[in-house]
Amino acid sequence: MRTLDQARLPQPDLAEVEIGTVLQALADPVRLQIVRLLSSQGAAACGELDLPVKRSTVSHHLRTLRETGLLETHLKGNTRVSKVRREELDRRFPGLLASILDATPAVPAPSEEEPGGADGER
Amino acid sequence: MRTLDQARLPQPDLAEVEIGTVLQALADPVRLQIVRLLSSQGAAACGELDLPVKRSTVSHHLRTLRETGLLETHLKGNTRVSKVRREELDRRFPGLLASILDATPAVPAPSEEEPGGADGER
DNA sequence: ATGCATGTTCGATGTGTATCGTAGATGCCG
DNA sequence: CGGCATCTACGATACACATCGAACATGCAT
Repeated sequence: MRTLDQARLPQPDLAEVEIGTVLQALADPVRLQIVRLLSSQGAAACGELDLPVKRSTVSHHLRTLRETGLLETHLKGNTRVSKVRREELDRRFPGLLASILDATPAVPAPSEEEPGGADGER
Repeated sequence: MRTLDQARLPQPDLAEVEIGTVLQALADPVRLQIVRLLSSQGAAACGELDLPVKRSTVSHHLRTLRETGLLETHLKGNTRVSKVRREELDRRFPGLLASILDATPAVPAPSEEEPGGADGER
């Protein structure tokens, strides 16, 4: 029976998760990047994530994200495959993930000098 | 001449604000509560906010929220009236504030005991 | 002017947590 | 059956920051 298709690590019911907890989880730059990567890649193992921190730190963040309810992780042989719980999250917090992932990067900063077309503007 | 209707404290252009910065600002429980209060009350002075921290701490959080771009504050006599930059925020991060403010509180937690109404017991 | 209220600023303190290195557990492959 | 890879667990460290109290600035009323 499918009780052990692939063991899934323990994760909270999203009904019990506060929005503040989610915001706190996503407030960390590395964790936000992880969610971005997994959202575009669909799923990935810990080692496949290209991040500016050491492996043990990535593992720590993956655990945090899972315990917060943002990720689900199954065991596959010796690797843990994680992915975003997108559908459940969309039900619990409609529009939240979309608005965050769709956010455009900030524009540099106007540099408080003369705004006159020093740049390529024409 | 409305050049000085009421002096407005310096605030960033939202175009320069990263989503990560906003998430970090909203990750603090007190700041999230402030945004909630201001969103429902429309605007309020520092002292009018009912919060579980001291006045100087509230002031600190209001400054953080303003410098992050979430609030605008104008001077009115001796008081500072703050409010959420709702329209600008909705343009910069469509749906973000709505999804956060609309989030429902978490349900308690199933308490891994027998679910039968034993909780009323004494 | 004097006093009072409102807010901010500053320094100090404590706590939380992001990060790392190392060691250990587990599965795969030849 | 070794040996290697992947990943987690643990302890240590460092830094960020939430919080407070006290001192100061400012405006208003009497």
